[in-house]
Amino acid sequence: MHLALGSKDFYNRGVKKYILRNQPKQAALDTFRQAYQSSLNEQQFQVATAPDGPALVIAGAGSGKTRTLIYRLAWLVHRGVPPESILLLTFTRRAAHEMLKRAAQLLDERCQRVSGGTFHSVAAAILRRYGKALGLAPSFTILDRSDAEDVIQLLRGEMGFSEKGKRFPKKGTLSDLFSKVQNRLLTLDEVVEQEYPHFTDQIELIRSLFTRYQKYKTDRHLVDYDDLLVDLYALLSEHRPIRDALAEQYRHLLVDEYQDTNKIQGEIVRLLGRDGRVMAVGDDAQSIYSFRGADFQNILRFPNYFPGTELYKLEENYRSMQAILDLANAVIAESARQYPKHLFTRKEGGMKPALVRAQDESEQSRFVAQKILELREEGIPLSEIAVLFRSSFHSFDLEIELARCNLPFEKRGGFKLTETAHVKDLMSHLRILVNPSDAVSWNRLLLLIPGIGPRTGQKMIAKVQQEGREALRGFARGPQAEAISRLLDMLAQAERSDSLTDRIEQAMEYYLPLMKNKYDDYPKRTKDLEHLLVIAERYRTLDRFLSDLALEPEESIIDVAGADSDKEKLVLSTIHSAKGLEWRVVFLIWALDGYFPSIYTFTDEAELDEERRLMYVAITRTKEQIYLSYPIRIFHRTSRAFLSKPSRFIESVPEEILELWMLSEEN
DNA sequence: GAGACCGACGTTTTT
DNA sequence: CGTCGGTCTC
Repeated sequence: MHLALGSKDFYNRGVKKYILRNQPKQAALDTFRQAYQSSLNEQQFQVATAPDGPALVIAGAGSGKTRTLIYRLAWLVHRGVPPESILLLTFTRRAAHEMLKRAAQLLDERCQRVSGGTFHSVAAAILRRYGKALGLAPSFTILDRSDAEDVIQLLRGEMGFSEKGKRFPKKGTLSDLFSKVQNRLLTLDEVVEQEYPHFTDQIELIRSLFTRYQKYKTDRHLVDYDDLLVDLYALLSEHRPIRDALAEQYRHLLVDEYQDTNKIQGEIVRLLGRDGRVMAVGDDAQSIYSFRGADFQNILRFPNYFPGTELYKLEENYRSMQAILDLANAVIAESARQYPKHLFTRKEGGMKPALVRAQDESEQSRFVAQKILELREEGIPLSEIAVLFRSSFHSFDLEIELARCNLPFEKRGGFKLTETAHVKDLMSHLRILVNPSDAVSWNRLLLLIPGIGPRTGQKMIAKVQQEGREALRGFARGPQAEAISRLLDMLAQAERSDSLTDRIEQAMEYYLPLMKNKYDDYPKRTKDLEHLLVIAERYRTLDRFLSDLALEPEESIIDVAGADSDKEKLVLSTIHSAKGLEWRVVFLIWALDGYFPSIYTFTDEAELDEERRLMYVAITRTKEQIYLSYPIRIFHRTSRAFLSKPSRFIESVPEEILELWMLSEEN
């Protein structure tokens, strides 16, 4: 099979190279097998040493997917593939780092040279290098979600849409809509028709806003998350020499979490991996990102994109006790999965999962906190315990209770430090140093100055765009003139410094008085900014620092938080952020029908199915014990309904699998 | 034109 | 509870 596949593409590359690369394969395989066969099961070993042709690996939860990918990397490098020519695409950058590190430990340092990252970060890197072909300056600024919404809001106002009586979509809705157009490679008409039919009568206005939004970004070298992918796609599909150069550079593609790629990412893989040297790994049962355009049909379509695809399955679960798996299987059984697989474990028995009913939210929090204290007494470290939930705010009450019990925790998911107003304020001063035409940042920092509002701000930005920032000196009058002068002096000084931390300190010195003016809780916010300085110390250049913060807002922070405290911590996490992780004990709170699944998904079959998969992901994070809890008599204001039932995904699970617990207050 | 104030309103998950 | 949009005053 391998030869038949290979022969097709090696015409392009030359016979000599092909033979050279593959000649020592049998010998390599023998030594590799000897060294590592005992570390992998047969299925995993087959995947790790699979031939170069297209491969799709359906890896069940806890089946050692990451481990297998690490051995795959090690195998390729061991076999003599230059590490630089391997591209590893993962869901988070942390996942990529982790894998390369472990592969390096396994084999040798060469594995660290493998190229890896998220689709977005890889796209950013490629675009900085080749974006010129699309008219993109290498210093382009990456807009995060709220930056993008700021621009949309600005244009929305400019166009005079805020007329009375007419309902025009809000910035968040518009941003979602535009995002779907880009991610799913659909037309605006299609998206409006499918998802926002109530705005059909405004479609012309929406379209013109979309056009203006795109132009606004292009003119100012601004790139939003979707543009990163769309532009990379354009680069690959419209610029043949660049595509050839990249395909030559990245001869082997490894794509993790393939079920959560969206249409355009699928196309990028197809274009980059046109040789067919692509291995995609994923689990259709764990697809939980369709809200941002992920299409798990991608994983089903893979064999069509890449004729001759070998299908592998990893079905042995090494993570969970049988009792946990029974629950997971019961939950997912109702779902219409496309790749049938049979997950099994050899870890017999285990504690039966518990369904805990609490009288109200407060009792739920007290139950979780107390149980965690007990578990710690029993010798289970806090780092082996996690509390998971559907939405970030679900943990608010628990966070207070944990603080009361002196239980240290780390929260993942939800609001990020880099998304807070004061951090964005400070960053905007740095961003214009890299990209002087970054109007989003200019707008942000000018409006901080007392006496400068939206109108004056816009005029000033226009001035800067035409004549450069020094032109502002003559422009500002009265009390603003002094503030502008201080701003320009600070920027000039920062420009002269070559140390990143110096630059940030200068920006802080300028910004802190403004911040104190704006926020009453400035002491807390000052701490955040100092924390940012700590993060910055790991970076050499400003562009890299800004780019990373825009692409991975939370991780850069978690790393530092994890490094500076050796204290053991409990993890509180949204289920989305818990993907790929595992703990001995898991609490799933708010397993209340109406919260999880959310009441808003009740009417949509596909969304409901995604919620179910989300529940499956939560359960399969567990190694030994899981407690699902829900409070009763919760009043849902919008729908004016009382919620008292456990999640529909677990309600009909028999008592042999899921045990009901009643709480009785002893204290 | 800036900024304070008031009433209305509401899903959530992330690169 | 916090954000959004509109209105009012300086």
